[in-house]
Amino acid sequence: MTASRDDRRAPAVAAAGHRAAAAAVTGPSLSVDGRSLAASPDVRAIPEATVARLATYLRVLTNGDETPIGTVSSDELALAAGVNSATLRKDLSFLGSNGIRGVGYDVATLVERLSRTLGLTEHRPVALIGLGNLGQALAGYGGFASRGFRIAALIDVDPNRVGTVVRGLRVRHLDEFPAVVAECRIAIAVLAVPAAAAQEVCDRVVACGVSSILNFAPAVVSVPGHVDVRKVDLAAELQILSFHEHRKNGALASGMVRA
Amino acid sequence: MTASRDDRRAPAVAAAGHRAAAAAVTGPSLSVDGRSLAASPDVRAIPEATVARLATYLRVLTNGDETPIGTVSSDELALAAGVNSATLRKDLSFLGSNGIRGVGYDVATLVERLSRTLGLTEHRPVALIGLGNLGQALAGYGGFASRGFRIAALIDVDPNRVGTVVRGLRVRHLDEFPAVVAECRIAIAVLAVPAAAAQEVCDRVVACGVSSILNFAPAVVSVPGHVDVRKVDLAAELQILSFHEHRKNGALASGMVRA
DNA sequence: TAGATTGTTAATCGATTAACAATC
DNA sequence: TAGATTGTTAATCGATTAACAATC
Repeated sequence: MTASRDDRRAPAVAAAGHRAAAAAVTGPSLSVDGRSLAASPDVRAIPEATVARLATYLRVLTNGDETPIGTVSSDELALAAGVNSATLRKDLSFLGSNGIRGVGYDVATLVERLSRTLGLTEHRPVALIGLGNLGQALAGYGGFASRGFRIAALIDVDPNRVGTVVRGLRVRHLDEFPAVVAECRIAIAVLAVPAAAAQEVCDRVVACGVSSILNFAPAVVSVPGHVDVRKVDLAAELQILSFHEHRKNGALASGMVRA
Repeated sequence: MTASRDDRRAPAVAAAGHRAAAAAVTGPSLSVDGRSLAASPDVRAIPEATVARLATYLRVLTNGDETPIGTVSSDELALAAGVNSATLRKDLSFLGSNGIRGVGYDVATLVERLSRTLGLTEHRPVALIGLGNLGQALAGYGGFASRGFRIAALIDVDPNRVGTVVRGLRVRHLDEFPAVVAECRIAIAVLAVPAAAAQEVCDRVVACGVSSILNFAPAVVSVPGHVDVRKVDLAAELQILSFHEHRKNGALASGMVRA
């Protein structure tokens, strides 16, 4: 029961990197690429829980077949997003907010504002690393392109996979990753590799300059402080549901059915 | 911008169902299946954040090739799990805890305790609904079996898929789901269907008695209060990373490189 | 104006963690 | 005993939400 430790690294606890980074960034409002400040709201002070919901609001506003015109009230949008309407209004207020009292929010403006805040004004190139079972599915997942991402590179180390073409992209070896990052301007990588390989692959990916990682491997990975890691642990999700099933059944068995 | 509403249903906000249910369950400690109370700790008061971490602790303790014998200190396990050691000790104390001061936790006892708390003492049968791109991958995902779950049924509605055999299981039609739930004793379903179908499929699944759902469809689903829904939104995960990338680059551009 | 809805305040709640007494 | 480590307390922090003044 030991784990290698390295002073340059911090365990990738959810959002730990964000907090540290957020605390380090201070000063006046930003001007990015010369864009007007009105359209580029100050992005520093947004809570982590709010950021996650912004993605939901954007999805709800753009998913529907309904034309994205007209206005929406906080009650309507909150209901559709499954959150409290006060939470929604507070979330949007972090964007500098542009609702109109008595009327609601202009949908087109809101979509633009949300997209810009989430950094989705152009499609972000993403590298997918590991083309096993799950990786192959992610390579073909249609839900990325419509929401701001382009899978720009496929990477593996298995000689049986490297060189094959998956979904129109040639699978390249991890050894080529430094070149791939430069070519495709990769900043985000999706890790779908075996748990045992996760830390090593992660190290190599970070060494190439990638600073955001979505990790599907059921393993804790350590990364330097400037790197963000988000983790999706599918079995853990089921275990959490299992816990609640267990609790429901336990309460049932002792109090309501038997005994 | 409207959403259908139903008095029997509540929006499936994360853990909303849990809180309501937890408040409803009161009374003395439980006795389940006649097992001793010492081995079946009171499971009611465990915070949601703790439950999620219990799954991580269990994975860290059982994943390694290291023999699961001996003891582990809170510092060691916390480091391996990427959490603060005080958090870990507090989490374990909710299980009635059995650490030994000056020594640590007996690994075998802890694994047993965690498994039992999460309801994983026997493999839970899970139904996988939707065998598109992602569903096929989940059907073959090796990470479920080793962590307490068995994919016991595959369901779809596409005539081209129904009747085919995937990973040794015959794909059955959603119309057969009531029978499948009874046969396989399904309590947990994984939804990997298109967003547009999510609510309807969810309704039918809940009507068959399933009370826990892991939803991969990028859609908010409404369920009755006794049903737990957890959501995995892959594109949203990337959007959250994108937000932080955007912020990092913005700060870099204005303060450190240009200007 | 009257009705509607935002943006914000303040109270509450839940989660995190440093510190340390208890105790092996 | 001395050293080590747990279990718990209490302070802090972040997130949620009811309520309502502001204002369209």
